[in-house]
Amino acid sequence: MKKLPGKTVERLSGYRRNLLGYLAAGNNYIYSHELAALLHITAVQVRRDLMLIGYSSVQKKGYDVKELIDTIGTIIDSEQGQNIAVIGIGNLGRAITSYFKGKRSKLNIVAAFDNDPQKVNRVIAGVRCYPVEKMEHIINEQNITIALLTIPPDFARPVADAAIRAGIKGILNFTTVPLNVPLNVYLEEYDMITSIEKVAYFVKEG
Amino acid sequence: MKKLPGKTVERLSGYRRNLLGYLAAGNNYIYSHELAALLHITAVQVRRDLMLIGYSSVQKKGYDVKELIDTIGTIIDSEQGQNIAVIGIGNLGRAITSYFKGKRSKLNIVAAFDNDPQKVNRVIAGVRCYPVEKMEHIINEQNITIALLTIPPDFARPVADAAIRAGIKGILNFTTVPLNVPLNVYLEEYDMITSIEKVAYFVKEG
DNA sequence: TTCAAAGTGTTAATAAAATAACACTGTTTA
DNA sequence: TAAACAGTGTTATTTTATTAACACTTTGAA
Ligand SMILES: NC(=O)c1ccc[n+]([C@@H]2O[C@H](COP(=O)([O-])OP(=O)(O)OC[C@H]3O[C@@H](n4cnc5c(N)ncnc54)[C@H](O)[C@@H]3O)[C@@H](O)[C@H]2O)c1
Ligand SMILES: NC(=O)c1ccc[n+]([C@@H]2O[C@H](COP(=O)([O-])OP(=O)(O)OC[C@H]3O[C@@H](n4cnc5c(N)ncnc54)[C@H](O)[C@@H]3O)[C@@H](O)[C@H]2O)c1
Repeated sequence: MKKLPGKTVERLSGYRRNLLGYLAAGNNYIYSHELAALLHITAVQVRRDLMLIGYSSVQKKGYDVKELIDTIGTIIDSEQGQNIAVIGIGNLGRAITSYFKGKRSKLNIVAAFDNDPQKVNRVIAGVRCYPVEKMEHIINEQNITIALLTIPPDFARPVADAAIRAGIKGILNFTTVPLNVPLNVYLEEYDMITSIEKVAYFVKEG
Repeated sequence: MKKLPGKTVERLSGYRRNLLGYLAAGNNYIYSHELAALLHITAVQVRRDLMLIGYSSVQKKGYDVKELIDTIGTIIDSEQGQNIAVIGIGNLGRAITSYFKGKRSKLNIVAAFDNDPQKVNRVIAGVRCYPVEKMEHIINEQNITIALLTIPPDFARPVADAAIRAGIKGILNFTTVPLNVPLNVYLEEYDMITSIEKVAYFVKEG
């Protein structure tokens, strides 16, 4: 299958999450406009996204919720699952880890890295924390492909580079420092301060 | 001034942050391509964004860093500043609060709201935590315009509605539940799980 | 059984964002 | 002083994302 637009992937993730709740509430079928309403988007967008992943409904009853959840899974999950490491298990790293742990069967946070002697070699928020020096070893051993970067900005670049050298293939960067990665590594950046400033701007402008 | 595109506002926030570092490193002038390099975008994009805010350089030395920082401030900050409340001061709320506190002179987190008796009426991560029942009162009294929503998903909607009734004009929603807000309220949503799943998808697809 | 209603998949049109192109202005240097 | 250069501001083009339009299918009521 051709690579999907990033925006579509984001929405698919949202569809699945909302569908799980919808299914749990005892509903087995859903119309495009209903799914759209759950996410506050338009029905056309839903249908277009589903078209892109080649999913078709049994007509007139809407989409089979369970089937659709599974289909989205085959598109966005990898069959064997992927392992994740949190680099920098401070306030934010800990919050994310304890929140995410167990939420997705195909995505597991299996290790944390830190350089604080107080944290190293202990289990924090349910995952073992290793010293950064062992990063290469552990990333290989545990087959970790994704890194969540939550260390102080000053160390973001060198540590990210080290993670990439160790074999990381995707980074979600929460630091305020823009990273530069080779083409074979996928980078997603989220800057919370920017989000807050953006809200402030649009509140001001009305 | 005409309202700027959201994407431009996001970049302006990024420009300013990087310029502050650049200035601190002792540089007083910067070319568009240098600023672009800091953020890993193109020089055209920088120039286009600056065009939109009507900023012009004294030619040939590049942009005056200090002046540009100030100009961006006049665009994205409100003169009198804005007050922020964190709703739900759990793991994530605490991480954000302690991180953000004092970072922006025009944006202050001045209150937290929670319903946990253990937290209420105490100072957490540097801000006073009030019971949710007092939300309307405090939001008015402290002139709070922005809410960071970090409560469990089940309560996201009713509590957001209450905040809006109390006078909140902008929400940054970190819960996994899509919100619906009136037109005069600005809503920004960030879904961390979606971000992680997106990284996983693009790692899988290469 | 036929006709209206509701919902889907897809193609076409529109809008938004990023990129390219380029004329213009100072700056350097020959 | 003139010619080459570097960098800017702006308009034009391309690309991407969203929205609209519509023909088709199923359903159910008349
Ligand atoms: N806390 C937030 O809500 C928030 C919001 C936006 C951005 N951020 C960014 O996330 C990052 C972390 O924020 P935080 O609040 O969790 O900070 P924190 O200080 O609580 O955590 C940082 C962690 O990184 C570890 N660390 C420091 N240097 C390291 C190194 N060289 N190698 C490995 N580990 C190292 C520290 O021991 C600590 O555990 C920062 O870059 C910050 O800009 C945080
Ligand atoms: N922790 C993360 O990194 C993370 C990541 C993505 C999304 N989220 C979302 O952020 C939210 C909070 O996550 P968390 O990990 O901080 O959870 P948490 O349980 O640590 O914190 C939730 C806080 O909200 C308070 N609360 C509960 N009900 C309330 C109510 N009705 N009114 C006011 N306060 C109430 C609780 O007392 C607690 O302090 C969740 O919706 C979660 O989906 C968290």
